[in-house]
Amino acid sequence: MPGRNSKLPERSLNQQSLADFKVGVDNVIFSVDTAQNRLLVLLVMRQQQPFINSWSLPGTLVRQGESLEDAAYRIMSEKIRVNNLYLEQLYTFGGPKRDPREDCDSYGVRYLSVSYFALVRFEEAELIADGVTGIAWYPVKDVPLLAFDHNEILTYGHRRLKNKLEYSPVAFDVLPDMFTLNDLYQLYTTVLGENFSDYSNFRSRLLKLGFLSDTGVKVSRGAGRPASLYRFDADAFAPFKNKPLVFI
Amino acid sequence: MPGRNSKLPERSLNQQSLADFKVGVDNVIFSVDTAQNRLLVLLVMRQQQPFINSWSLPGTLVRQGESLEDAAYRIMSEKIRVNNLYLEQLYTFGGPKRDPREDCDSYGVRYLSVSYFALVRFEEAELIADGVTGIAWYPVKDVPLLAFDHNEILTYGHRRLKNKLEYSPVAFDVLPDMFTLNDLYQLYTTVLGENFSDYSNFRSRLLKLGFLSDTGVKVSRGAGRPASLYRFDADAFAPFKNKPLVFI
DNA sequence: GCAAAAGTGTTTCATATACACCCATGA
DNA sequence: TCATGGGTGTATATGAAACACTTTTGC
Repeated sequence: MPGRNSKLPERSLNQQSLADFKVGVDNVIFSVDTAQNRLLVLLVMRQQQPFINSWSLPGTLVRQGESLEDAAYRIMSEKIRVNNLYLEQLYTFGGPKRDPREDCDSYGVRYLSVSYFALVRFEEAELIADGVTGIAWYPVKDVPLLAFDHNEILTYGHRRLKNKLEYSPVAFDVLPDMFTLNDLYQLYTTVLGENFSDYSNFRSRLLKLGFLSDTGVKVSRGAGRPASLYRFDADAFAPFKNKPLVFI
Repeated sequence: MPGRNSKLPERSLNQQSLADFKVGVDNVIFSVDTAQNRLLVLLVMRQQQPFINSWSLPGTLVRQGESLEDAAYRIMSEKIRVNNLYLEQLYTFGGPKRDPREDCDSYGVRYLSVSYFALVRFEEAELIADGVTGIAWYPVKDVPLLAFDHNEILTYGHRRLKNKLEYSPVAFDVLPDMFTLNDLYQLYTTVLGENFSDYSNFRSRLLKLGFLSDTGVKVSRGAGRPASLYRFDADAFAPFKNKPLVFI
């Protein structure tokens, strides 16, 4: 992780032997349960050593001919069925001794983890329970102790999620095609915390930007005035691409 | 690199064989030549196949027992002597076929590159010319075609540099202990482009933040009124840590 | 005195923040 | 008709952008 220390290790062993690696991909998969206002992360129960019977991030080892991104998508498709998702690379963790398999298992093979970060829509995500593996959404607030350095990876992913939400339109990858401004607001509040902005200001700021189009369709959810359904207009958003847009 | 496509490749070969990796670290090392207002990147001439006699980012393969960060620091210390630097992980490039060695050289060994991004002070950086290897600072504006996918890595690093400068105090890792506000301004201008801000506004914004302390010492550089030397006060900066600070 | 570089101040305009208030619906 | 959630508007403060102006030096 980023650091500002400036140790420059002195080492002049001439031609030391190279490490052999297996490369794993681990996904931090988030979703937002807007009904209960909870941010969730997907965990699986490990079925083998090491860390058998510990919760962990869903992961896999990279196969021959498979790119890192392919492996990340493969994890997704093995664990959940979704139509829309956002996925991007997070960070690569690769210190020696991060995986206990390095000690015994093999002839000095190192395990390196490239982590990816994903956001999916909770309501449409269907978990694939294969009967053997435990798999579950956990509120980020109270995840247990995880296998390997997965708690660290999760923390890092959570930070990234918050930034992404503030600076880019990921939310719309994960909302249904049509949504109310309150849906959007709920999503932001559960991820960023209660006091990130007043609803009415959030509202006017977003509408002024001009890439949310009112469909005219109204929905009524219980009591109260019916809300308009809006749609994200990708074309109208185009000029904002790569600009330091702030939704806060 | 981050993407928003949602292809979920279908693949259900049961237990395909895993890829074996060698892991390389490549550094995008920037410095700013404030005298000539140029942003520079450090390149080395490759001495072996593949891409012999092509310029490339300085890199190395990770050794046994060595962490990724260690390897990144080792590259630094092998190429330049500096007292201060900023270093952080950039991105991991790992598609198959990105390294031509994968084709012939070996039994299906893949090469993966974890890139790091560094910023050093140009004036104090002393390049280590070992007589054999070509090594040089290149203006980012006109780097040639590089080996592997290094142009892509460089582009990515450049983007990260600009963000870092806007949102965090990296500049002070790379400026001398005492500096004039103009030194700081020059640094920002060469990296972010001429029209990122008016000098006087830049000035008042930064001073108001309160983590630059005037040492009272004056320096005269040619004609004109002598400038005050300022110092970065890390303690006074502490409250801003992790806040979305903007220097723009 | 004049040019050059450093540093200060002012005016204008846009936006964030904190509200108060009106509107449409179900019970 | 009242509670509930949706939606609009306004007053104030804060900050960005542009630019005019003063100060201190070398020549």
